[in-house]
Amino acid sequence: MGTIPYMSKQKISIHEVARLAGVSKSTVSRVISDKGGAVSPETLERVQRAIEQLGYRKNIVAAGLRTQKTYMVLLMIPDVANPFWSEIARAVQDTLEPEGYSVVIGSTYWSEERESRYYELAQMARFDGVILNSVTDNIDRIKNLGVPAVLIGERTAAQDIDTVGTDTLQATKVGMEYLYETGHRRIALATSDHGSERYLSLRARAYKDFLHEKGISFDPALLFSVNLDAEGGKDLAKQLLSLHDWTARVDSLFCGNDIVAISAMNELRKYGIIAGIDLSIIGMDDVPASSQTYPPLTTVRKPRERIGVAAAQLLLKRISDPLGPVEKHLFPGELIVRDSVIDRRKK
Amino acid sequence: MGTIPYMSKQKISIHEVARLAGVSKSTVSRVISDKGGAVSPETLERVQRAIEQLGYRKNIVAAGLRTQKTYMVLLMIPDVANPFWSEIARAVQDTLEPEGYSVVIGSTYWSEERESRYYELAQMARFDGVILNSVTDNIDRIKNLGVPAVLIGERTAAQDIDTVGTDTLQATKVGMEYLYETGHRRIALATSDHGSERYLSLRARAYKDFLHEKGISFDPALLFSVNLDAEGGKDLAKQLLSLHDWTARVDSLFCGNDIVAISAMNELRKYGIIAGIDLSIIGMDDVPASSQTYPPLTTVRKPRERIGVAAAQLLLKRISDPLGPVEKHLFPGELIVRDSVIDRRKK
DNA sequence: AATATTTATGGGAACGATCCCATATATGAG
DNA sequence: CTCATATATGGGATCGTTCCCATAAATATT
Repeated sequence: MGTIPYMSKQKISIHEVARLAGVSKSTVSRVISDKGGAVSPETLERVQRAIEQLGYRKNIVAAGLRTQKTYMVLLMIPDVANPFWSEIARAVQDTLEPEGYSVVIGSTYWSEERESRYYELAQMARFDGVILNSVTDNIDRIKNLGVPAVLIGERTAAQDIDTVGTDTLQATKVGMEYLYETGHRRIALATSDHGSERYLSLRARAYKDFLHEKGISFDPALLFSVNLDAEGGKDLAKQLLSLHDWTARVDSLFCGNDIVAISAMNELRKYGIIAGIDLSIIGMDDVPASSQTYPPLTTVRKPRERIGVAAAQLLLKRISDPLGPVEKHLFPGELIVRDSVIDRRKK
Repeated sequence: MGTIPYMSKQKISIHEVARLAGVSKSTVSRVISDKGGAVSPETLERVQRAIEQLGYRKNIVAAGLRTQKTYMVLLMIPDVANPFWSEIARAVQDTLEPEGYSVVIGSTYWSEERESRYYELAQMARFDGVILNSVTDNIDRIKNLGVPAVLIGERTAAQDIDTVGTDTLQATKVGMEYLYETGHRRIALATSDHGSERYLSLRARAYKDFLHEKGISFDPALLFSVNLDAEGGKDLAKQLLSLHDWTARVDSLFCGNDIVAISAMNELRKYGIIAGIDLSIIGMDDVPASSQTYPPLTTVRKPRERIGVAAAQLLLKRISDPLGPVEKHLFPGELIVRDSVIDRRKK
């Protein structure tokens, strides 16, 4: 194979430019720094030509040392490879980059220890800001970072930190409402009461509230607790099938997320129960796979892009005004109608 | 809402630590810098206590100014929210972070202009290295970055740049081999001859080679050209159905990627043709959805993790030895057997 | 015991920009 | 024509580290 993979560029600084243009480095600085100062047209011209000629690039790391700005933002999320988070990452990047920021993404994999390492990094690398989804609710730690921070989630504990997230109560209600409208009255809910996903209890709450509102009596047997993964879906199918007289007791299944819904759908088919025909199933999230399943899954889409954009904008705001009032934004879920829910009104 | 979102930390530098410990900043530097120098045990102890007491964190940006290391790596990919790339991103991050590097991810969205902006950034932000998938084949530009670079892809033009990628020829062959083994002889191929996806022609080549090798005559009508997206899948289904006497002419369908395969599968079902029963379908990529379709899709998985890890390791190597020999790594695809291919030997 | 070597420490110059202040020139007011 | 003001430019300190060199003290060598 070849050699000398790339030329190790000799660095050219403001000094070389100044020398070539026959001015002082201060003048060059005035030209390249956006704030700028008074520079005569001829000098400007000369400096720009020198920059051009030498192929000079400003070293923003060095500049940042003086100005205390790094133009780097840390995005700390559970997993970049998880579509929910990668879409948020994309939205964050897309709104921050035009403002001149670069985004470092850190995946915590829901590990407290990894999260801790990123906090450490945030302090050493001196980011201009941090956008994060914290596993732990270590609000003090975030506040002590000494760096503007925006939380993604629905933390109620974090009173004095900017937050954006999904309005889970509303999103659940949207799904319930749709099932109700299409004629379902015996709605089962599959959710998790797992520790770290504490906010899911919000779903159960919204569920009960809705039933109450519609005058439907709450049947505790229809509240299934499963892990929110593919295994959980199979588990859910089994739990459902083993429920005494289930065909009479449930006409629809509201799943905590799409993964569970899809997996349950596939498992139930093995027993001849087809979603959208024999039983209605609705998911939550709208993962990319949901439009590709058979039948395509009706679900409530979480506003990923909006969350990402809002988080980024909020951070920008916070950076420019560190002492402004704290903001909290919750965005509604959006119903995506596909084919896994039966329209029982038709008859 | 509240106010004072976070305390704006007063910065403590090496100086404050030095003062408290009663030593010079040089000594403190010896303690905190990994290279270190000779420091007596008592002094070390005193300095460490001072660091602890003041909650001092080293500013790696400032340190980098002197050492010419930023511990930042740029990962330039088409789209973070695309599962193929986000998994590579994860692998890259997971191998680079333990070495102390942070990864900035840039999405080019296959746009030359955005790609160009990142090159610009790479020069200003002074990354220690760049891992990229280039839309353009602007090899000179990459070499002129003056920064170690590793390419992800199968560029043959880039002779003197480190490269890692999938062995498309082999991956295609693996899929063909499996279809052949399970008794298929009339294999159709759906691929794209689209410009930017030039490498796909490799698939057609591997396909023809394989047929030739097995003594099967090549039927040009069985080589379908479609876009590699969901629309392309529908298109493919239609093309297939309109092919004269197709049931006799094709027993299996090798799709250019999973999206096409899944979409074709769903479309064909509308006409009563079930994958895995009436027709064999095999995909390429193994996107997350593939395990959740009905039937689950048999496919050839591209070695995403291996690519990411290898790219990162190669970059590390290149950073520590800028003038070492150029390396090229192509990783094989892996057959993922699920249920969309019929075993025709059983009869 | 005198000299050579190692070990521990401090002082100051980098790194590459920005920014404050001083100075020189150009322009305007009276 | 003088004085005040605005405009253009340069010099040096600064941001927070590392690194080189000088010096002092401790230890080893002969």
